[in-house]
Amino acid sequence: MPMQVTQIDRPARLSDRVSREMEAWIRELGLAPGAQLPTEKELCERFGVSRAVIREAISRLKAEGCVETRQGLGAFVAALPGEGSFRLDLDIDPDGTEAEDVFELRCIVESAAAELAARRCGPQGLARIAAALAQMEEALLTNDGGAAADDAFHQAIAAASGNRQLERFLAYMGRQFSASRLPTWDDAGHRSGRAAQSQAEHRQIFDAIRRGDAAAAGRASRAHLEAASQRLGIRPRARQDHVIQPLAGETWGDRA
Amino acid sequence: MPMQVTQIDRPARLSDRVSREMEAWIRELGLAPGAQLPTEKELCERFGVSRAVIREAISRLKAEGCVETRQGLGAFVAALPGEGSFRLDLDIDPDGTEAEDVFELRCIVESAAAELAARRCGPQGLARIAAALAQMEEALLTNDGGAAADDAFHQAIAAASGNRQLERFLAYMGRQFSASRLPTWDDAGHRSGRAAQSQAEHRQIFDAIRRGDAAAAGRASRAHLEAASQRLGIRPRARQDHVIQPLAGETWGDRA
DNA sequence: GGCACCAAACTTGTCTGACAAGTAGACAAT
DNA sequence: ATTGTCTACTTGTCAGACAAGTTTGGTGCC
Repeated sequence: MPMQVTQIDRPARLSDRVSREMEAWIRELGLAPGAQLPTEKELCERFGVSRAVIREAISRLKAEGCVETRQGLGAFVAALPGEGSFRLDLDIDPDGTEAEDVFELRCIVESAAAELAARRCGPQGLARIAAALAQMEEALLTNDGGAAADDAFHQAIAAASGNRQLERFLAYMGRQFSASRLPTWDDAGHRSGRAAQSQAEHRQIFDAIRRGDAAAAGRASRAHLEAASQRLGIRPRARQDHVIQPLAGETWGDRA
Repeated sequence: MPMQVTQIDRPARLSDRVSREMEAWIRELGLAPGAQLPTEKELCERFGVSRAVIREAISRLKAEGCVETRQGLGAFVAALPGEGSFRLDLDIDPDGTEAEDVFELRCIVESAAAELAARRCGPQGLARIAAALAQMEEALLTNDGGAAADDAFHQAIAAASGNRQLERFLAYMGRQFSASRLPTWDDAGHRSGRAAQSQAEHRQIFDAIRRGDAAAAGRASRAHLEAASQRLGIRPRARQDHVIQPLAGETWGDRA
């Protein structure tokens, strides 16, 4: 009796139970990535449910990223459960470097987006950026709001990069930073001039993109994000602490 | 030049496309958590597919955690799509630009990692990179293997950047590309010289990092990835199709 | 009028059978 | 030996049906 799975009780959702059973089954058998799963028909018989349920269970495993299917071939183990998606470690912060790492990663991707936008954006993309910029100008005049427009500005630049994956990644990171734009655009931010300073940086980014000057757009974007990080109290990481290393095989080549 | 880019150019599955459409639809309409989605029958008509496809798409959104269903009631928005994690769209490929987008994103982050590594890596980090490089040299001599060392090389550079988030993100992307390094290091790759050419690029990256020349390291990394993408048959995205746009408020300013 | 009850009309969950599309392997023809 | 085809098997998609849960409205009774 290696594993009596047959016949599962009915109360909860059948497909959920089956998908959990299958996941545990994959893990317990230690199926390596690439291993083939039984066919849907066999799984139907093994679990005593219809093919629709099996397909829904497999669909869930696919969404979790630990199973891949190919028409005409079968279903295969893709990766260990939980490895399929990327999640930034924002919560755990043992020595305080996580936030700086996240910010640095964002700075890299966002400045690249600005460069690409300068190279590739068309009139409608530029218009969207300009609209967000105008909203922030208005917020500056009325001393009220502007955080949403700030979001829209960065999103518009990401979209103008023409790279949907890049856009999605920045949208994801932007959500993690949603709270960090508030200190710029709340009452204190307006009064202290943080909003005005931020907007000046935005104008530089926009202007570089409009001119199609990719290098300038990247520089302006980097400057903006570094200034923003300072406004937030995040120290930027050290930029230069490298010393030229000896050539291979002299002192450190023995250690893998 | 092998045009089949294993794993990336699979035909789009209907259910995947529908789930993406639905996710975008939820986001664009700004449906708040708790809002009810159309019934499955309505979605069938709207997307012109069968209920099985709709159910599979909803199942994926359920697994992603942004939709909940209750029997007899309907489907509801649970949270904003993609709030908790990031996943690259490798499967869906309607117009063939997804693979290029993913590659471009990777190129951006990886070349930045090389620059940072050049600035910040210490002796032990450099040793790890050198070890992977040496393994590939050996693979080149024996005409056997090298894919694992290739992985290790890029991972070591990512680690040497000193940014753990960046390292994790590249590790995640590396998993998505695991199959794409095979054509370089298999028998055909060794014979055709792809392996040797790739290794020459690796040496340039390593040398720039050792010298602490960040700009050169970034250039070499970019060149390596672009060459790799060409070896894989992925055309790089256009680098320059921008025309300088008029100033705001003239011709296109009316459209948001 | 107000209240308990029930039936009808939704919804999603599950089942069944069928066909289309893609793949690998056998097999015959060249 | 190579090529083309054919077959068996896989997943993908479709259609229709019934079961199970929820809401809604009516119906009869008080």
